[in-house]
Amino acid sequence: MGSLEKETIVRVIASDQNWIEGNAVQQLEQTSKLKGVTRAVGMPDLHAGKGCPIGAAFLSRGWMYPALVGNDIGCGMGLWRTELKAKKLKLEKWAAKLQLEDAWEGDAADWLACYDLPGNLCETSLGTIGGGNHFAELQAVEKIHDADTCSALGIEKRWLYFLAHSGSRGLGHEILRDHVGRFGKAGLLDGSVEATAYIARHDQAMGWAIANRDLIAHRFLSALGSDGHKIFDLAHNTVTPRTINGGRQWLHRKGAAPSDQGALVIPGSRGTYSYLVQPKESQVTDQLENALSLAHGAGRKWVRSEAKGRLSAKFRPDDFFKTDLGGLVICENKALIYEEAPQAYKDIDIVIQDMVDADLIRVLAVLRPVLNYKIRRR
DNA sequence: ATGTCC
Repeated sequence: MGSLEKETIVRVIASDQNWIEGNAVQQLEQTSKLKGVTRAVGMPDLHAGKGCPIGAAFLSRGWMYPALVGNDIGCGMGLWRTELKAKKLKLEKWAAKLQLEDAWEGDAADWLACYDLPGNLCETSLGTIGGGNHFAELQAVEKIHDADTCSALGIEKRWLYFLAHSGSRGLGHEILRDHVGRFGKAGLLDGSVEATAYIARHDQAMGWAIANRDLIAHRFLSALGSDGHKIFDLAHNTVTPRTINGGRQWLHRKGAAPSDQGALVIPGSRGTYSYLVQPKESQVTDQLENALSLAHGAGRKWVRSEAKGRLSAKFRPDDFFKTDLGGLVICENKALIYEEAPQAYKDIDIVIQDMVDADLIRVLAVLRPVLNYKIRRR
């Protein structure tokens, strides 16, 4: 007693239905012990990362931790309404027109200038999706639960929607590498020159990631002779300042979507439904129980290195090019096709239900992936 | 996650 430090609050938002590996919870607890951390919250998609778990949010006072954000600073999801009609699916024809690995033919410097970013900032990667769990996807509206809110957002059954999941590519990677090279996993003292310098680069990577998702949408949709209207763009790998009980804290999100920035899509795997959800207003002011954050997806069930071994005896790569929901998958990479198989992910329905039960969200609409683009071999 | 690591 007599200490100003209060006990760190560690919480995992998950029901008994939701399997969460012990290692991920251990990582959450370990991370919560970092100096200054006041709250560590595991989302229902919590899974193990390297040191820091993915699907988690951390609040800290006095110290800020770039390593908790990871290398893909600004990674997030954007949703666009397209001009493609849901009843006129031309999946094979569209698929043949898509190639997003090559550098964009347009003027990247001009594009970056629109976001007040230097023209030579990682410009050759601008407009490319990247690897891992990143994707570009066309989605149909399967079911609308809240017609008024959906209507206000521009969500209608007649249109297809475009979902981009990508980040800051080599830029964020370089920023983390520079930080780790100088400070390792150590935090930076709030207000220090080093912290301020990191945040400046972090914010630039955030802007770059938004510019990147915008360009991905532009490239993808213009290849299909369409255009898009952006509905939202939200990052799930970030560190941002918050005023909490009159004091400043740093909110680190590592694979955690914001619950304080309006409606968002929480996607399942390429073979399952995605959910358009509205964060409940109450939880924004309600004692930060969820660290102002939500699950950013279904969460991995198997680590990448396990996926092929578990699936290759039963499935050929070709078996994955059409999903159980009738969606077309473009993934011309043998490792990735297994790593991103729906079987490698947890049940998105349980992840969503856990957040509904925790009174964090309500479901506005259910979306169905019809065309999932990962990588096209050149 | 990464114009990937030698």
